[in-house]
Amino acid sequence: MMISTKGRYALNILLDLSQHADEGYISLKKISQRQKLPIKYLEAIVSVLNKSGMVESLRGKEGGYRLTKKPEDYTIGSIIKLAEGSIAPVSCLESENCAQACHCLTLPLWMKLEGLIDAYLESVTLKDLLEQKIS
Amino acid sequence: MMISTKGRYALNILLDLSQHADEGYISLKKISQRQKLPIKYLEAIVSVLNKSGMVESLRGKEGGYRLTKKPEDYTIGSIIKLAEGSIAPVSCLESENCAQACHCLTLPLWMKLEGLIDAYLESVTLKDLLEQKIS
DNA sequence: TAAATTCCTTGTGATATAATAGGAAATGAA
DNA sequence: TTCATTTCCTATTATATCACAAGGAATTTA
Ligand code: FES
Ligand code: FES
Repeated sequence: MMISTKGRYALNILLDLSQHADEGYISLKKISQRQKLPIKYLEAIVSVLNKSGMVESLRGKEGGYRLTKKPEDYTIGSIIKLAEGSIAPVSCLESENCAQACHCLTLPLWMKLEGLIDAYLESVTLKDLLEQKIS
Repeated sequence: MMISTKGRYALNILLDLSQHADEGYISLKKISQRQKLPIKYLEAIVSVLNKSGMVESLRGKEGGYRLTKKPEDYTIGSIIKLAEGSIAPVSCLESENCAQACHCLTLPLWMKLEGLIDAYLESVTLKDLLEQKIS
């Protein structure tokens, strides 16, 4: 599995924030209820989104999160890469731990595969998902 | 990570068998030494390849494994799917455990992504890797 | 008969996933 | 000012998967 719940829930959070962008700050409690996802887990995930500047937060009563950009300015690729850490389909492509990388018959395959995945996920935005414009 | 060592080692085994196809049955010991991979782990992986008919085996002295088809008749997709169980980039696409699948904004995205990955991996064969014909 | 090999079941440590627990700090509303 | 709400932060836990290793039975050729 390349994309775990971290990436999927991150997308769910940002989609929910997009759909309620006119309501000011949205609390995780509401997102948790609407998306039926565990709030404590969402906390950890939204923390990464917040630190990277994808969302901004307000503490306290009536607090919550909101988008910092327009939905069309978030690529799915940037979201998944942030939440998951990487979209590499094999470990050879991330932590440079594969010793025989210099003379490996399969490395070009993995590189092209990752390029393919990256190009597609970078070509789709939150807005596309909201408008269901997938093929 | 979509493709673990299971899939990568399965590829390594079949590539090694391809490169030594003229030497009759090849033992895991030799493959293990050449590819520098743990033999006991290879045993488990080759067992799946054997049961599916991708390779055939001979027990006893001078025994080992050999390909049942020509390298150009093995797609990378078929190998990875067999060794890994699936190439689905998200769990929603395999065990039908995602309750909100019927009204999910992201499901079409995952389906198209899997289609993309599958199409590419099915378009490449062992022969292509041996001849380094990747882009 | 002996050495080599596949084949089969079982176990195991490490790591990643998917959370949960508990509370400190901040904020707006009453 | 007080209080309910919410983010924020640091653990802890439970489960599953990964990546093997162990031991031995069955098979085959030299
Ligand atoms: S570089 Fe990792 S298997 Fe080739
Ligand atoms: S179907 Fe699984 S997240 Fe949408």
